[in-house]
Amino acid sequence: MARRNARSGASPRRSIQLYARTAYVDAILGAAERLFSRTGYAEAKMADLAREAGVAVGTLYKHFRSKEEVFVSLAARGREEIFQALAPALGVADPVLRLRALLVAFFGYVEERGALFVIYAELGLVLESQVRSFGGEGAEQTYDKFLAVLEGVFRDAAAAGAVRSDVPVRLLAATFAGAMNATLFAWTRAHREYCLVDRADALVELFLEGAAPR
Amino acid sequence: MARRNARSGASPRRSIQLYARTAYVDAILGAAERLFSRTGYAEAKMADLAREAGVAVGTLYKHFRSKEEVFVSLAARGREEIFQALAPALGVADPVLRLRALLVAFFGYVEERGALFVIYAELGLVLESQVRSFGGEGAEQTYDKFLAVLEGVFRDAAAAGAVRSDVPVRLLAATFAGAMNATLFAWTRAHREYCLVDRADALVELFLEGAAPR
Amino acid sequence: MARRNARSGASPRRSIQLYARTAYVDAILGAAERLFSRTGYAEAKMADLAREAGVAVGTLYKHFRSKEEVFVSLAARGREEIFQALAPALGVADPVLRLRALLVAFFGYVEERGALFVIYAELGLVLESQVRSFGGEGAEQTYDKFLAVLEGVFRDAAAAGAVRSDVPVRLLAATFAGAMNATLFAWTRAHREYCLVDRADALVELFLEGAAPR
Amino acid sequence: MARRNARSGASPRRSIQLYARTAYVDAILGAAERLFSRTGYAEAKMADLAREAGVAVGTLYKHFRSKEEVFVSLAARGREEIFQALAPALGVADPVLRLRALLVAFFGYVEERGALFVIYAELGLVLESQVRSFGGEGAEQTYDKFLAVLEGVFRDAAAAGAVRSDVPVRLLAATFAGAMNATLFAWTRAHREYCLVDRADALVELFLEGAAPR
DNA sequence: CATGAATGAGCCTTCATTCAT
DNA sequence: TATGAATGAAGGCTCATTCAT
Repeated sequence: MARRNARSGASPRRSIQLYARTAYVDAILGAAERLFSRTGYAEAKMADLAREAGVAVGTLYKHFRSKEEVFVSLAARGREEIFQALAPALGVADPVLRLRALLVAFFGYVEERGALFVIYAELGLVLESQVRSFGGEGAEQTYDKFLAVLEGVFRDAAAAGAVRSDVPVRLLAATFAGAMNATLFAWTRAHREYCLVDRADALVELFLEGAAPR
Repeated sequence: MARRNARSGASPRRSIQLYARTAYVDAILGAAERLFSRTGYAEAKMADLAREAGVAVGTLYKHFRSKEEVFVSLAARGREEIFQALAPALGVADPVLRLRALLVAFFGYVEERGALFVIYAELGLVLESQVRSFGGEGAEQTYDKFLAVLEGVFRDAAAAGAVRSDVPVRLLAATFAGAMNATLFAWTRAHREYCLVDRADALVELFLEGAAPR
Repeated sequence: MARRNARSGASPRRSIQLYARTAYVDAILGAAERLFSRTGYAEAKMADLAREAGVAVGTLYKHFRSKEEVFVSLAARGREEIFQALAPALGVADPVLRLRALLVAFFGYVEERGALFVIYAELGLVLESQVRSFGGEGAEQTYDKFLAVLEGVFRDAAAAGAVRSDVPVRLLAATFAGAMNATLFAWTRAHREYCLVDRADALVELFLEGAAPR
Repeated sequence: MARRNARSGASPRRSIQLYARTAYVDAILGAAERLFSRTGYAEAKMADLAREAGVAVGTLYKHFRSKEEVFVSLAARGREEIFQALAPALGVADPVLRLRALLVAFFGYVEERGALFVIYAELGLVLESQVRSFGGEGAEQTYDKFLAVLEGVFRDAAAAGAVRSDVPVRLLAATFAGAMNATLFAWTRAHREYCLVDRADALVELFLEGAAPR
């Protein structure tokens, strides 16, 4: 495309060339995200991906070795973005507020970018069997990493006397993560009709205070 | 068929014919469960399924119209079995004990039959886009149905003063389900090395008492 | 079918047994004729044939070695029947009347039994490539044999001065056969709505007198 | 594509690209014509067709949606070619000479291109049941169209007093077509050993003058 | 370097045939 | 002997990947 007109400074081709690799990779991953969330991995064809990305099939293979690598990269990008979104919340001093901030940041990210990667990330398990082999760092790492973050928060909270110390932080973290995920899942099930971030406080409160009356 | 004929030994063919349809369907679904949990839907080939089930490819198509129908049936069977496994627990009078019984029954089922269907059931969402159309009752119905069961328990518990009534039962149910699932997930991640049922009490306790110190 | 009731003298099973082979063969060939004329050779499945014939698939193979043999036998039967139907006409003394009688007999047979075999017989050519190998006597033999009959008639007619002798009898026969077939074809095309036999006289007249005005 | 680039030799790939789509379509239809006339529709495998055409199986599907479409297109091409071959003859003023010219053109085409399409065209009937559904214009249309052409000739001839007017032109046309076809069939049966065009005059003469001595 | 037509291995599915009952 | 469930070879078609331009 844009064959004739080599000197034009603002042709789409040119701007793409300026960013080199990255622009193509981003366009392809963006297309992959849309396509995959629409049709799933197996149903997504490389030809469709090329069309969605506005490039030729060959170009896909210039930047990714295979279909699988596209989706593995997509997952990796999702992971990166999530932890980037979470970073500011990690700076909050008070552990309980930090927990809340983390939750808000997470829910906010999901609301903004689609639930795809959460499910995605958590479901390394399911995806693993479909996207054959993940290189060093698999999708499941996301969940573990996230759990580690939560464990850190709970460790601080326990030290500060904000949460019980008779329960292993691992259990606290896993349970909290599960509750988070259930909230997310319910929201997806309800077709994302309400504001997810608004649910954060109730969740934290229930988790801390328990279901039993005090 | 099934002529009474006492001298015949126990040839596989014979025993199969005795149970007729059902035996084949069971053999195939059993094989599908193993195969699918090993390789996933897309990766599972009909030829592999036939080999795993110990039948010919053609026989697969005698009992199921297509590859998709095999896995839809598999999901349906999983759903049925889960609720059958849960049924006895539902008879427990005390709501809190019932909750615990439910959890134990569920974890017990999962430990015995593999984590496949839990993930499976909860993830109707993901699978749906791969196994195109589920008949009337989709896989996601399982989760909703399970949630409804939990809601019933919490409604009774609230009436009995065993859980807070200032929190919607729906939230209680969803949160508890999420915590359950996280426990399950962690267990799967740990390669099923410990006893899942043993974790039931701690989970119920944490859920009821909350993470905050009392 | 008709399992219990071994003594009954008039059960369908019994009557079939009385005629032994022949009854089955006839039932199968009759079913094959109906099925083939409905769906064509390739589309006709052995299972369908069994159902149409009211027998089990295995029974088909008791009487015919293969699907191909069924249809080869069907063609053979058609050929036999046609020449049987033609036999009386061959007894007519006057060559021109004999020609007419032949035509009437042929058209009568076709009207009664369906156009299938005519097309069938004449089209050994096309069918040959589909029904791989005909035994000694192929379907195309029918046409040749029919042509030979016609040649005999024209030879007699030429001797009697009823047809020109400056034209080879072979040409006369082939041309007449072609004209016959065209009439047949037009009738099939018109969905067999009119009486075919009624066309016989006009055909003979046109053939003898020619298209040019006298 | 098709960059003007003088040094490149005559690689098959190159020459193909020059004619683009058409070259492939032609190569495939040509291969299909050979293959089909050798083995028939059912027996012809897509893999064989690909080999015969010198392309990959996938390429077949780039140009034709299915096996059926290949053969439907083949028939359509045959039809077009036949009427193109006939066109010049239609310009002859004298009806009888036009009839003869038509016959010569037709026989000439058949001799040159193989008998395939004649049989093909006339036998829409038989083929129809095998190649399920022809688009708007089916194979049988060819015969009807050809008949209509003949009818036109005979109408003119009747008006000019060259043929009898006491016989419907439709009968004249159908009978003549039948005679033509019989000649063709005999030629095919004789393995195309003699010159078909040479038979045209005798056929016209017999048709016009009749079989009876004058 | 981008392009996209060509490639062909591989899969789901069908159906003629067999054989234990 | 008739049965019909089981068999498995084979075919139509797809689609990830390559490579000449």
